[in-house]
Amino acid sequence: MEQHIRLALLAAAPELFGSNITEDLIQFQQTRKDVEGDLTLVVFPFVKLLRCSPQEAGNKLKNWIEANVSGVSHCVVINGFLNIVLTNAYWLEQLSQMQAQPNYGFAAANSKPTVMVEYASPNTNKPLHLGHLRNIFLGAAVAEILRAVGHKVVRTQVINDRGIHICKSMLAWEKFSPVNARGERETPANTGLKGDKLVGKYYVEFDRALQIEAKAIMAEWQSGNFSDTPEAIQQAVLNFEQAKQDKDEKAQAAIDDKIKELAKNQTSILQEAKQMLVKWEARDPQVYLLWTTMNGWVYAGFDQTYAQMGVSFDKLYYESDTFLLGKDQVMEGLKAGVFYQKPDGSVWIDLTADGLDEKLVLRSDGTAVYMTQDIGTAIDRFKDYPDLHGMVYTVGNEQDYHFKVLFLILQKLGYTWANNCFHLSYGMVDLPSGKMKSREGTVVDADDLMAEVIEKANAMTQERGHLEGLSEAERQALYTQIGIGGLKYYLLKVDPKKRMLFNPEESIDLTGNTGPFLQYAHARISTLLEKASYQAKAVDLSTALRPEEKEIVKQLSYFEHALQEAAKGYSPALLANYTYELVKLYNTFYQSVKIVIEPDQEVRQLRLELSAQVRQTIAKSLALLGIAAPARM
RNA sequence: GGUCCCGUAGCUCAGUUGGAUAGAGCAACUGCCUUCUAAGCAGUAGGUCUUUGGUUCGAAUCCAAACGGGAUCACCA
Repeated sequence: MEQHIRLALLAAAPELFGSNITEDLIQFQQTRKDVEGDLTLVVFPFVKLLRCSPQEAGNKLKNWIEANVSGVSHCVVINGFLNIVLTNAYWLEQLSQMQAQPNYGFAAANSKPTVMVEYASPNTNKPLHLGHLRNIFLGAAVAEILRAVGHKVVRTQVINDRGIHICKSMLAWEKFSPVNARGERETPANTGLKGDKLVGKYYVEFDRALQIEAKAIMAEWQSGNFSDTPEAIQQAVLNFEQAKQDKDEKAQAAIDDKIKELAKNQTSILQEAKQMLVKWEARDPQVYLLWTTMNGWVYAGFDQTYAQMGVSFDKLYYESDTFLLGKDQVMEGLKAGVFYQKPDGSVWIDLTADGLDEKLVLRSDGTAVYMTQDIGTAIDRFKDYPDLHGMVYTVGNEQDYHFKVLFLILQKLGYTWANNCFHLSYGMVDLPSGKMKSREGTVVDADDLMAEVIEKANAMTQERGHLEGLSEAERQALYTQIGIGGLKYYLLKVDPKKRMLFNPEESIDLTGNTGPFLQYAHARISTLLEKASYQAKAVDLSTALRPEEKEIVKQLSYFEHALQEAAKGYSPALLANYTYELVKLYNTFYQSVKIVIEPDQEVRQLRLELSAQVRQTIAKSLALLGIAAPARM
């Protein structure tokens, strides 16, 4: 409709304003709730052109639009705003279009280019936590939203399965895992522990052993005993100690950290871990077997967690396969003059002209850094998917700078698709007690949290739900849908780029702006339609339409716009907020009028059609957000 | 210190091409189940949109500075 009026105004500009006008003068917005109107045209831009008061200009536009635009009932001019009231027939026509197209609001599948969406990307030495939940729910929802607007989507994750941190848990397991009567060390099978939890336990175990050993070394240094310490380190420690005098507390703390670092490096256990990494890189059979075994445990654990979360992937990338990639690209870029080499052999890129710093892309010993690998992986993905058009990286905002640099490098290497790469940057999830710190044990474990919200949903549903006739299995499934749905909504309703606070009590709330609120509306409409023995019927365009009914049609008709905005902004929150508004509107309607028990058959049918459309729209939105829409609860 | 992000009600958050009297939820208080699911609805109360200046018909929104919070600036990933 906006477009319709816009074009009409553009065409009629000479007649109306005495000259042609530019499109940006025509500004539409949603009409305020408390005034009459369905669509508002801002009059101010035309005031200068017409050289008259806003009121006169408004009246001129009002008269012209009322006389010349079909679908317009009448207009009201208030304070420089032209509020356009559309005809009931127009709105009923909208409703009938929704009825006719079950996919109303969605674009044709694969009508847009292929996009790869990366999310999750965990380490294999630790279980998933709350931060991963935001990452994964966000990435998965964005993937669905992009698909809904027509993109072909490849969902992927990079599994960080190599490096010194992985060797730490392997080593700790070898050293500290108790041996049972049958001579076996701990496994998920003989302990009943989830694989990722078991491996995570030994990662923590490693750190504990490291701390103890480092403390002992520092104590020796403190007492002046450097017998086992290389000369250079001894000197460094003494220098640092010297520098500590007459400095502020912050500097002292920094120096203490440095000494601690040196001590850790001196520990035998870290040395062993490093040796293990060297062996791994040399494909030592024993180390490799241990690595594949323990990673296998972790993957089994992750699969369980992903299943509970209701997310999946189309393609997996393993860092152990990709970490060598990128070196060739760097060498080629070096030849092309994009990079330069320092005398020690390290390769750099100078981005100072772009307002950034110099950045290392290859170590002096020729090994790859994170950036090298990301360059290689990106290029590789475009080889894997020849029709790939762009990528979305769902990664926390602490890596904003990294991705800025990565995309710039890819651009400079001549890859035009670098312009279609987007870092979906999201803010940290804070706890009421402050930041999550794995060191301090304040991390909220993903499995524990999901179990907790399901338990809560269980208790609340027993208390107030409508479960008659459901089997025990169906009930359990429902608790999961409600608990996980609530958690997803809680994490998705906030603008992704904003840092957010995770309040454990609010996250399992069922009232207000929550997942269960939307699910409840869906369930209530479902049973309502069932009770009414609802049969879809095309609406008659001459049916009477009351204001409260029109409001619902209007909000339903915004679905496509909300979806488009969510896709454009990579923000499921926009879709979540739209749906919340729709449900609130419908709930008000539901409480104020009769539907099933409405005696007038024509009115009853219209209200049932509206209810059916609202239900369908809720279901679509929830599906895009990855949230289940139960038929009863 | 450089760069980037953020600052809206007691709390958590909406408010997107600048637009009308800045909106929700939670918490508090008042009503509404003998009519379709009250996980709901109606209402009361709660604001110096961090501050100052600028741009203009008009600023929570754009610009600048200050203040406050966070991230980042590794031959870590």
